[in-house]
Amino acid sequence: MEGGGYIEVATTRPETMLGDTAVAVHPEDERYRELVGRFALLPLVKEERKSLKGDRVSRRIPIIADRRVKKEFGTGAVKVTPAHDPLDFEIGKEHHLPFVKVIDERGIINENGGDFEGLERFKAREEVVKKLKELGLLSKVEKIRHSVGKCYRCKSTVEPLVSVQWFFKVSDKKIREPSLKVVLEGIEREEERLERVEFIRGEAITLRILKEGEILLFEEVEEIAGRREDGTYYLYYQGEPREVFNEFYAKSKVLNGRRGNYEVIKEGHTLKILRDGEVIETFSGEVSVDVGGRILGIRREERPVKVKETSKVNFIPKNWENFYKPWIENLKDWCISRQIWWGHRIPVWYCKDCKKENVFSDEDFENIYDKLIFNLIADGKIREEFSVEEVVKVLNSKNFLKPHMSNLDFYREYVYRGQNVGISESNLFLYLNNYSKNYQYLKEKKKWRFLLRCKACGSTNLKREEDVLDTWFSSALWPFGVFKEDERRKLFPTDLLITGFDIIFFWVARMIFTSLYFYKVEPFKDVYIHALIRDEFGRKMSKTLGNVIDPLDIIEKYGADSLRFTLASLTVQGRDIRLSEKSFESAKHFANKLWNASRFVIMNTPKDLLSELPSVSDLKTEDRWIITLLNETVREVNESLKSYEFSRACQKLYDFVWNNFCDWYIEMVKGRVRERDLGALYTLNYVLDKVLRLLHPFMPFITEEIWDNMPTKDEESLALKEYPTFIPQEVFKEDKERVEELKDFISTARYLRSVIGLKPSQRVKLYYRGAEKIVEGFEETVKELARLSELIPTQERPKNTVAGFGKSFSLYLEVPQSIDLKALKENYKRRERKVLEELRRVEEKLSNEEFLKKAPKEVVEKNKRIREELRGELEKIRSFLEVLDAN
RNA sequence: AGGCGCGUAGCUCAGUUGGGAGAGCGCCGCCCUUACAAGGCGGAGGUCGGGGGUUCGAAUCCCCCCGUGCCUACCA
Repeated sequence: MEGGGYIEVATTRPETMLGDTAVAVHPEDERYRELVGRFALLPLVKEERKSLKGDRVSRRIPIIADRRVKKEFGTGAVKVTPAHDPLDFEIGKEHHLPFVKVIDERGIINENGGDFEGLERFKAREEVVKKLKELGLLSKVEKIRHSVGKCYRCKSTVEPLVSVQWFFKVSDKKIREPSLKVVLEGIEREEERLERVEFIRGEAITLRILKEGEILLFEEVEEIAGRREDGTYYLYYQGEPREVFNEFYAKSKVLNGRRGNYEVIKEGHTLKILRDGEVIETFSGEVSVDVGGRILGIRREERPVKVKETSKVNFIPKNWENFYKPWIENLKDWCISRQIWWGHRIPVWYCKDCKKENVFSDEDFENIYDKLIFNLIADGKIREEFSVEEVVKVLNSKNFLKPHMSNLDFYREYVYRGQNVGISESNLFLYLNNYSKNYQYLKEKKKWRFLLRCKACGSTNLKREEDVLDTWFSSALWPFGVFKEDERRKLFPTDLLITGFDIIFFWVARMIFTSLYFYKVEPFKDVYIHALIRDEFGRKMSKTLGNVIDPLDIIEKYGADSLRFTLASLTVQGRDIRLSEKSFESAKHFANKLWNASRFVIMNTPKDLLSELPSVSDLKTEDRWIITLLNETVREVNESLKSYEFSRACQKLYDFVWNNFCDWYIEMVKGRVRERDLGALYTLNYVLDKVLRLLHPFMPFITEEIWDNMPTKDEESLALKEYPTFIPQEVFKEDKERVEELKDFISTARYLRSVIGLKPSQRVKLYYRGAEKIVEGFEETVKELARLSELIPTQERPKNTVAGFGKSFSLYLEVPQSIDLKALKENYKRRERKVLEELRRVEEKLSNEEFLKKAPKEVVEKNKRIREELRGELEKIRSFLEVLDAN
């Protein structure tokens, strides 16, 4: 200490003491309170060191107080090296300490290190300790464990040191606030747009409005329909409304008898009726407008519309907002300098004479040639010294962003729109030679040099900044580089960005704030954060660990479709995927199942099926059942995809194809197929066709291959076919219920077979009671699927039979010879126990006054129904057990 | 240390406004029934991590604990 005494500090990096410019203590630390404001004399260093700014720095350094110092750590006093430690850097800035750099970029002590100059940093550490010991200034050496930043490539310890870098000032409110708002609540904006409307006159235009499955209106008209850019349709009626409006007349008092120009606009599920441009009626339901037949004419109109839109970025899953939010809230200025050899160079030139930093852009030049050449240099496409041939060659070569055009075309189209940019060797040569003072010809090299002039002193003695831009900064510039203004208006904001969570900071956030700042719109509406794929033990896949699954190996073993389907079905929002090779097995089996089912359909379908298509009336109950289930699957898959629930979509498709289409429908119609029943063949093809379309995004190859063999296919690829959507007319509730009952009946019969140990080849008689309606018309199907010799209605249990029960029926299966019924008895006892348990729970519920009072009516009713079912079942089981016991 | 998740059948996981516990694989029994043995039919298996609370009612909502994973910060 100045004036005698010592202050003791602890450090893990003794060599940095050469750059210390203060000692810090906690403001409330009693031990050091007296010392704050006094000065210490730093040992080992020269009397004068040099700060970054070039000032002289004495070895007389202040004792300062700072809250960031922890009293209980070390000695409670910490040496401050602002130039070589991140926290010290912060403290140094706050207390206006000088920054003394003692280690250079090569890791060697510089001239500030005095006697230690020229030593490598680790060697210097040893030497410093040795010297301190010699001087008696070393109190003690302790082992301490702490983490140190390492280079991810060469593993050498990272040296923290200050240097001059370029920053992008994003800590500003103008950037931070909108970036938060756009994600958390959305930002209102108003836009004026020219809406282009097409009016189409067609031969046959069908207008259909359905509400809850009921047809409100179905008309075929010959009128003018219109289609907007966004794909919504218009019907347009000029003058007096025609017959087609009779329906509306009845429903709408407003419309009644009024003349005017009527328009019908379909927007999703709503249909608007406009008179003279004003909405007078809105219908909602499944609306479809189809232009069929020949189009007789198209007229186009443009009308200005003011559109109020909300800029909103949705993270999917939503939780990631919480990841984004704190980062934006603590946004620090973004260091965009990178000291690497590739990347966009920073467009800054330093004047060697007056030291000014010059930022140039092509706007600094008036002539188009100057602008072009400047851009080529700034982009690194040509060097600062260049030949005319090089320029022309570059301008004529393919553009990176738009490979179908040359660089010159790109400049013409995207950068200097409307300007006549013609360039050739001769006119460029003429220009450089005669018309500009901005170029210097270097005779011996036969090259030109563009003379950039310092904006302060006019000197041409400039040196370009060596640093390049952070790649993420370049990425953030993407929307500003690839769109022409009219393209941008159409394509921006984009719908969806898919990326990993670790990219939220790197790119997502940065694209959001640059877009909001420069374009006032969000860059994308949805950000889907995909799952990370881990190994079967939950570890990240890494090459060093050797737990990486190579997709190419998987494709080799299981097929590309299995890989794709598996990944999709394991993708549950917000959850990482644990992937082991086993996972692919099931998808492979599914693909195989689909293949075989398709084989069955295709080999049984006559080539000319299309020419004799049946009408809906030719379809049977089971056809309408499977079509209903298909339709429900279509709805669920669409909903799932819309909300990015890929796993659910896969599950629904898997279940439908395997458990309903293959295991039940195909089995049911095999008899009809043998007889070339058109309804069955049609349904098989209809369902398979839809299934292929539905599955195509998940299993593109196999579906395309099967599609190619379908009789219904045409020249177009399956990939281009319309994706199925829910069709409300194709819901057949009664047929669905009937077949579900039938399935229950057959399953019960099968269960009885299995329980008495019948082999599939053994056909026996089945008696039934209370199932006349279920069986009616399905006798052959039941006999086939339950492997029966006869199917006989009865009122009582015949001898030598075992009984089974459904919700509304009893079955009695013939027992061919003396079979041990022990297993059966055990099964029924187990079922009795289960039913009793369930019954107990339901009865408990139903005897609870509060439940009856407060629960919704449907729930109470449902529980009553369940109770009745269970009671019935219990009764049947018990009576059957009695019979068995008697035997 | 703080934040965010996750603990459901032997294993991997679904379960979307709280209302009779599900899938795949594995396991057990029977079967080559002409789309498919990479298959068919049937079956077993779960106090939904533990405790408390809200509610007529909790796998589901709230609190605490245990286990586990990730992210961020700190480490003189």
